Amino acid sequence: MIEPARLRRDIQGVASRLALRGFTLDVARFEALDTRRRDLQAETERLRNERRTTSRRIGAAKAAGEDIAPLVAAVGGLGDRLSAAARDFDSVRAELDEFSRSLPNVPDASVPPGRDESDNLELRRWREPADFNFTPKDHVDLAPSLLDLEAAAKLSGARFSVLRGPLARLHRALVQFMVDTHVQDHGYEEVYVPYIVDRAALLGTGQLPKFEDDLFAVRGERDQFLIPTAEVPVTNLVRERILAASELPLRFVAHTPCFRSEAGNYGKDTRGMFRQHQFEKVELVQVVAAGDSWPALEELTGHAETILRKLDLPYRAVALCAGDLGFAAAKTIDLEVWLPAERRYREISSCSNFLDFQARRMMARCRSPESGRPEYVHTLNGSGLAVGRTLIAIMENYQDGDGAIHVPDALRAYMGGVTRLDAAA
RNA sequence: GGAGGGGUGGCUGAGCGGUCGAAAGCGCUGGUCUUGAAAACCAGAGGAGGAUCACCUCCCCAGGGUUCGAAUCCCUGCCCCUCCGCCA
Repeated sequence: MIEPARLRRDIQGVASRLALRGFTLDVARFEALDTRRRDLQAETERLRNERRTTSRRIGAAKAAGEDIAPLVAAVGGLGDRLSAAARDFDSVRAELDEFSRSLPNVPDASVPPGRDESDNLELRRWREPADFNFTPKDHVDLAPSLLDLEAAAKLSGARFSVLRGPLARLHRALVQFMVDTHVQDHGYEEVYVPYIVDRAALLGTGQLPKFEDDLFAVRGERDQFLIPTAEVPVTNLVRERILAASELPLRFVAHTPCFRSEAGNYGKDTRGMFRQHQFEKVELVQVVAAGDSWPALEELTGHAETILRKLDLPYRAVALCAGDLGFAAAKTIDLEVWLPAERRYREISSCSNFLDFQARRMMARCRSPESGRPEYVHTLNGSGLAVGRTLIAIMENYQDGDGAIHVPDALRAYMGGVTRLDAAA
């Protein structure tokens, strides 16, 4: 959420910053709502004050044995006027709240301008893509016996996978390797969290109220959803908390499945397991003091990059342009892995600094050691990494042209001695 | 699923429908004392929103209701605990 005082102070400035990301802020609507809000709030509070003062006087008069009838008569229509004003105030406030919660975060000044993916700014590359002396296959053609998309389609429809034998194991090995690296080398605390969350959690991280169509709702009497990312349950661990400064930074790593309806992506990445309704991800989440989030973004991105480097996968880092930025992010650095069959880099991790945007929505604060007052924390997260996509990258980059896929050295310990997968049918 | 008991400030825990944002204890912060610490003593301190920055309003799980007035009474929901049943 954008700071309400900032909206009131500089709505035009915010509007022009949001325009960079292609968002049109309805300035007139905000100003009209806020004017109404101010008037109704003043009126409501004035009436409440009057009621309180009079009621206390009645109490005092009664205790003194005086006649309270005239006083009671004096507050006559007050109740009705108050409830009318309060009702209007509540509805305007709800409208304003919905409006504010629908505004995306303001892009940081360092975010490159641009409309879409093609305007993203490449920051660095690591390892040039290898030259194959044969035509590399994509992951679908590589492992027909181990990646069974038809079986998955029979069970659940499009955009699901069934992995078999050593490929399923490689998938699991990746999870263990990633989590272990982040815990042992990078100092994260591993957490296990629910995969079903309520509306409040999704409001906190920004998936709601705007993106309900992207989620799978759970049927039943409860209003719950499958998590689209571990970001939701993990970041919400600090919701409505006032942390001690000494507790920060918090660094969590969680492995969870993620569920996305992919509504609006019907024609996109339909082949293979690149874009799925269900996939595994190892997620890094940091909660830091307000001044520390920019270095933390660099650090967290580096932690995700470490996984790619240990797996010896060619990748590049790009800064998302304003138009490509996610709803809650002030800045995002994507890591894109090289896929030889596609001959291009594809997203495998997205590392974002949300500044206090999520913290405001969640009321996640920390007590300032200087002032002793609560102030909003900053939150960050990034994939470390998307497991299914990493599996694709290994399959495609580690193929040998004879129908085999070699196991990266870093994963050997997790593969029980298996060093190559015979993936052909 | 059935039966019962609870949800009050960082924690424990009081609170006749009427200055109750709320006693007390612990913990916390500052001070006195001390070489330093502890102890003792003194003092201080909740959160949110608004504002004409003097103040005002809201918050005792949440949402309704009764009342001139609700932490306190009534209803609903949520959560926690105990027992029984079932169960990965």
